[in-house]
Amino acid sequence: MGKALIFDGNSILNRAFYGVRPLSAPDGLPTNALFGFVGMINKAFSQIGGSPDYCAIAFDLKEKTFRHKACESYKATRKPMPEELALQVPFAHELASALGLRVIEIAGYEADDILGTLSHEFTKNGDHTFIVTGDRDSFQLINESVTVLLASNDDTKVTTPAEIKEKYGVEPKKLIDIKAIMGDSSDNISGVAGIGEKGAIKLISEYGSLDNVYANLDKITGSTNKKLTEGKESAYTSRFLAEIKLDVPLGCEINDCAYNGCDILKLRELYTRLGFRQFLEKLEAAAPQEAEEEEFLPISELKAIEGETLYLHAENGELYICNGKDCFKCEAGEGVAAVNSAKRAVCWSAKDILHAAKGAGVDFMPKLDDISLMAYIVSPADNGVTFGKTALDLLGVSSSEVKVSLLPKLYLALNERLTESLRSLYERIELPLARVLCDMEFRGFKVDRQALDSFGEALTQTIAEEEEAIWALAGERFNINSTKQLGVILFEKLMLPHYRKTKSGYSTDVSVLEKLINYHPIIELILDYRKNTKLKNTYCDGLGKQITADSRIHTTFKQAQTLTGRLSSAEPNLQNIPVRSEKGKELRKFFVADNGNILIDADYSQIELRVLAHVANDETLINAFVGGEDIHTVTASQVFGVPLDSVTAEMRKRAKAVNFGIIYGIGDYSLSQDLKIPKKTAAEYIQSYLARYPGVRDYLEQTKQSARENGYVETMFGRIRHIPEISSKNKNLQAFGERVAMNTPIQGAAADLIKLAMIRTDEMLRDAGLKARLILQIHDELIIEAPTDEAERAKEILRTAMQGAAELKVPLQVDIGIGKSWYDAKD
DNA sequence: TAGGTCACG
DNA sequence: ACGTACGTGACCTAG
Repeated sequence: MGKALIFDGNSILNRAFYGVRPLSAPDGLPTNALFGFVGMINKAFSQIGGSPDYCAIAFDLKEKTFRHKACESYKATRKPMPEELALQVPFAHELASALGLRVIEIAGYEADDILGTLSHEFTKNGDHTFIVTGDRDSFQLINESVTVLLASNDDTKVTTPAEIKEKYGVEPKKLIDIKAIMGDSSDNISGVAGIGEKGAIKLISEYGSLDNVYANLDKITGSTNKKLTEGKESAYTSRFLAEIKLDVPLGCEINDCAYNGCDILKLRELYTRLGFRQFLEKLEAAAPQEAEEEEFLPISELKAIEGETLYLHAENGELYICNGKDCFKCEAGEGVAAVNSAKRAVCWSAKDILHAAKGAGVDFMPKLDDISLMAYIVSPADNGVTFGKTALDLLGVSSSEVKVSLLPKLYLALNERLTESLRSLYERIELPLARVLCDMEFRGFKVDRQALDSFGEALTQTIAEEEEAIWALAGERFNINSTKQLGVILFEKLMLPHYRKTKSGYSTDVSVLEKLINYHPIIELILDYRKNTKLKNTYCDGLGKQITADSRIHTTFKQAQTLTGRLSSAEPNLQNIPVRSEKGKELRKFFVADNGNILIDADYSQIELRVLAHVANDETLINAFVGGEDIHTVTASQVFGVPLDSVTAEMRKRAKAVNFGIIYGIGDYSLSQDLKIPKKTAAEYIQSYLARYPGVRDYLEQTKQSARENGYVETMFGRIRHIPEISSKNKNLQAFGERVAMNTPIQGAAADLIKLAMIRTDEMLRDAGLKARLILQIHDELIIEAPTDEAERAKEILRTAMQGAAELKVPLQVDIGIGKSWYDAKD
């Protein structure tokens, strides 16, 4: 036995309108009826105990009904709907639909008749019906399997057959006959003149029905007899008007009213539009519904339909297919025929599907759409876009794993959210990039395992010696890797000054240890020990574990991970291979080209400052780049007010730090720490910079302002990042939001540029018929592995693609090197 | 699992 | 008064 929950839309809307104090949306639209309306619906959902199986809401149409046609005076005295209420009606339809209710309106019938018919159908189907309404007219529908919830603003009263019997002394059905006699002034149903509710109840409880009252008229004496005799025609007309229909042509099956949960996306939009903050909060806090278990049919039952949209997911060598209705499961190679007859294949991750196809040695022909990338473009998430977060966010469904059955709804929701500009970003950058990344991951980067291992053995030796030396100086053996134990040794046993504390104790990071270097010889050893253990653990051992049978490392590029639009690399991370220290840089000698091949390494020079020059349209900065000047020297000359040829090495170094600071959203404290200069001096540098680069100054101000107004920032390519922090009451968070607002359009545009370059490079290499391919991206750097005889052509393609990624107001400079190893290829 | 640390752009 | 630059991922310890 299922549960059906059905509403009289006009009735509860009306009840809400007169019961809820005036409210309005941000744009002034009155919303009090809608507020009460949603409240009543929510209340009813919680009141029936558990989710309903069916849900519907009936509305009256303006047109006249069969009752008006039968009786001219019916509802003739009713006043027209107030303007403020009429304005809210369209939203009530939208809200109801977003809440998961089937909206039903039928010309010529009233909502009550629809509810009557529905409840009749549900009863026949063996379900229990709950009718939610604001008036008592539908009490006549009550029986063992139909309950009326009388909605008011503070309560919803459940009415059962027993209660009707107690109150009126008759079965609910007999209320029709009672109303026939007593009439209903609000609907202008006349009844029998002179007999009111009490008299009518008495007559019907005594004689059982209107027919029986008139059959036994001779037993009724006095004035009542006279009134009944005179009012007979009116009584029967009233009975006709009062009786709710149970056989309205609904135009839909009860299965069309199956409840499938609410549309979180639409609800959020509507609540925001209407200013329903309470409901919004509830919506976000609502316990998510658990995703249903999927049932899979064998692939043989999938009927291929030419040109349809299919939904795919590949995991652990299996392919899951959904045609919008049913789900199918097969080996990755099997479903290809069905998929290839489709016009479009929608998946969570196109890169995963392409990998699965490569693994099975097949090609998927249809256009692939990638929901994770659509979600990423719509709103990059902290710690990456995941299926779980997206399903929860858009559908209110909790599911930790990818479910192919949910893809159709997600696809629909995201298509609605992709504006023209976001769609262009998706189609021109992210989607084509997925194929390029798949190929890069598949190809991998060759690593000389033997050389890596022997480097590691040397480190092990050094580490062991340093460990002994540190313990000797400390006077005891302890775990040097434990910041807690190290803190005790340094700051309690050796009594060295502690500069900073962390949440859990003393800070022992490199900036603190460097300050202590002259206090005790143990410090230098610890610093070196840390460097060496880092190299050994993370790189020698960590990378070693990731070398596959082909002697290569296949990283995974995460394309929907960062908040700025950058890629990230994981398992292993090949975007943080050491380069800054000579010893660490040695590791790059083990990243090599395959036999007969060579590596081509190209990196953008000052890509972020060039982007800044472009978007800020700063004359001085643009001229510096156009003139091919050394940008840090120019900045030094500007900030310190000296001619270019008088800039010292120290001045250039400081100017470089200022340039970085500008990109990151500068603060005087951090700059002072970085340069080890007084905070006041750092502040002067910043002041001086902003005065010399007014374009940059204005751009940074405008960007912050726009972020405050819109709640997000965007790159020159239309990529957006939401920044809720900027309107926080917490000053620190707000300041963080401002820095993010300044940095993201720059870092993000640089990310967009190199993505464009990657797509173009891949395309040009293929068009040229070369075997050379991209194998790695490190934010502003691209690496190609090419057969030696293709090196020169591949190099020119790479340069052309990178420099031509976009037309900016400044040239894009690219530095390129070639070599047998990564170490050699990077000049 | 969180925090600290450190490798990269 | 208080924390302190943007974006990542991996490894270690400690609870």
